[in-house]
Amino acid sequence: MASTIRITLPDGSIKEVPAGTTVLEVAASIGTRLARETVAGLADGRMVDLRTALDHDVTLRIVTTRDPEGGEVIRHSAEHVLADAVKRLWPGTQIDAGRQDHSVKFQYDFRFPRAFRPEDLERIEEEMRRIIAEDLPFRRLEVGREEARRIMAQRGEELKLIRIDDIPEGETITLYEHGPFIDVCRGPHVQRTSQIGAVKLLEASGAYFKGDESNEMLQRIYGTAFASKKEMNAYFARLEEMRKRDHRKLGVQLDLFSFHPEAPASPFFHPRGAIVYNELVELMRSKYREYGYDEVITPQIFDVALWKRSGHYDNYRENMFFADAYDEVEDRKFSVKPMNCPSHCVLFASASHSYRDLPLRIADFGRLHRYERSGVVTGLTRVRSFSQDDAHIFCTPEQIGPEIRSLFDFIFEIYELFGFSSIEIFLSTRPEKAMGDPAVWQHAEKVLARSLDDRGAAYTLNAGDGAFYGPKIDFVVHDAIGREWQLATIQLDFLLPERFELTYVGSDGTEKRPVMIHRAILGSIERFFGVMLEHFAGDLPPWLAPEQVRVLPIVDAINPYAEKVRDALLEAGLRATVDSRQEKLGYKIREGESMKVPYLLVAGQREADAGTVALRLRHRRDEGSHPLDEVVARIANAVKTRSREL
RNA sequence: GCCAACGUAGCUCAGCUGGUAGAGCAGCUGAUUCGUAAUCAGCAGGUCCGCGGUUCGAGUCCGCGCGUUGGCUCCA
Repeated sequence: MASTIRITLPDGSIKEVPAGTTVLEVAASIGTRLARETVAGLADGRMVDLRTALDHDVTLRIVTTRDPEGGEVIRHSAEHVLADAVKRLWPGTQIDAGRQDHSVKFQYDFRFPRAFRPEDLERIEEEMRRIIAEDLPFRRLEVGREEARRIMAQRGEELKLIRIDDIPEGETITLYEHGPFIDVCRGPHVQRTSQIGAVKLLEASGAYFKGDESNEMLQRIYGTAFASKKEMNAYFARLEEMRKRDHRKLGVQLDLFSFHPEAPASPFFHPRGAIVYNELVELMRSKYREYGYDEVITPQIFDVALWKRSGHYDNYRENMFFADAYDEVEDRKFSVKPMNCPSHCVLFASASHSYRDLPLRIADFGRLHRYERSGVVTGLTRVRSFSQDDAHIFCTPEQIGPEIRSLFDFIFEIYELFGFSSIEIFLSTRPEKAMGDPAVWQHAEKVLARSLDDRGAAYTLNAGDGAFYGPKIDFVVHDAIGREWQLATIQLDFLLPERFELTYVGSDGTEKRPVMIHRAILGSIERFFGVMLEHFAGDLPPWLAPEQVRVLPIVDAINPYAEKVRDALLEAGLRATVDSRQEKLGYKIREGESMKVPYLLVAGQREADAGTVALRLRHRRDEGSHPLDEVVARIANAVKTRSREL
């Protein structure tokens, strides 16, 4: 080993230090303040503990309490303090493990005889503050597997022993210790507990050991921590902002939809919501004409025999609703459709097809019902009754590539319209519970991967996450609270054509099996509605706004003119109303603004005399008076072009 | 489905350790005719989610059910 090594710092300067120098020592050699704030290092881009001895030339960035990565180290350390606090308060408690991702939260699972209550969390939080005030140093120990087992066994940590056994052979086991607490952990951790500037426990919940439903349930505590109180306040303020744009809140505020116990997890769209919903559907319909789709309307309830044939009965039954008629015969059972694909297969099979007919693109906005377990439903994003911009493409194997590429154009065109920018793409491959020939799977997976590569689209491989009938590509966007939602999906299916014995006549006159592509772009209209509402924080672009224009007469005497203005707007195909209530202008504006109407047209005597209206754009000030026909043309144009601008 | 928390007027919420329900906004009525984010006054509005139980007495305590929310698990 060389006696000196070269450390390249972010400013490009190079420091020569003896091999074995730690990250913290490098920091100290630069400045005492830096050393004081150091919580870790980024060595060649990898997070390392500040106690790590550097043994070769590296590019090093010192991570301090001010860096985002520093926050992660602080939360990770707070996690240990949490576990320490719980063990101090309830000495018999066994610890399991913390969280992988410390970008915003930390968590710890405990084997504890009951659920933690809110008052427990308060006590624990107090205890944590006490530990932080003790300013305990963190120590890092590298140990052998047996040593780690011995320490944990001695402390009665049964769960931890299982965890140690799960650590792959050959991996270095490190322990972190502060005060009386010690835990198996990769680190990194802060220097001393006092570097945790602010800590807050968020909630408690149950969580299965190792995330497996069949294992015992442990008690989990969530919390967050920051370098300073100020940073923590900023975090909570941001959370509050996000809550305000929660689609469930906006749905009530804007009178768009509601939920009722009479039909749990199934939205009722109010007149305003129905307008938005139908605009989304109409958007897809208009594009279908461009992209060569044929829309069909299919039944809601089917003989169970259909689902047995499609395979849904065996693989998806637990998510299906069954429908029994009053005097139904014993041997004929019915079920509400959870998907459209089988009925499209029935349609395809009902006529003969030539290769010249393909690809056949069948679209269906049919209402679907899926039984989702009670604990998983939420707002519009996970419901039991919904419809999709669903379509099935029947094509020849050679047509898969072109179809997929055309779908990418379609998908990106639609997402562009909404301004969705952070889209993640996932390619999911053969799961364990799969039907069909593995060779066929492999071929399908290759076609999808190649199509993605051809387009230069970055994607993540989700090995084993495909549907049971075929591989798929999912498109995921992020909502306002940072949750991920799958919207578009493209799924290849070699099995349904098999099961329904679908055929077409090829150019050589022989019967061939078509390939089926399931695809949705908005995904479920309901989910898209919710995600989009949060995305826009309720400020829907003009074409989607349920009420596009509201005319505000200043006094009663102007009402007739205001109605004329509204009629001109209606004539132009716009959704317009008049607020003719006997209220002051400020009041009407406030209401129009809170309902997020994109255009408010103020009309007083001056405007009535001149044939103008005073335009007020959503969230902006008075734009002054303009001739009525100009304003109508402007708004009509924004709607027609589906512009996001007013 | 599992672990919790919550459920009071259309909405947002108050109601301490059990003593018979309250505010603001919305609604209705009247007055006000008003120029860019809330005019004033009055009135009305509640099986306190449902069903049981404890108690002289339950919005409040306990049990069960339903629903919602946050996690877990699941998610074709």
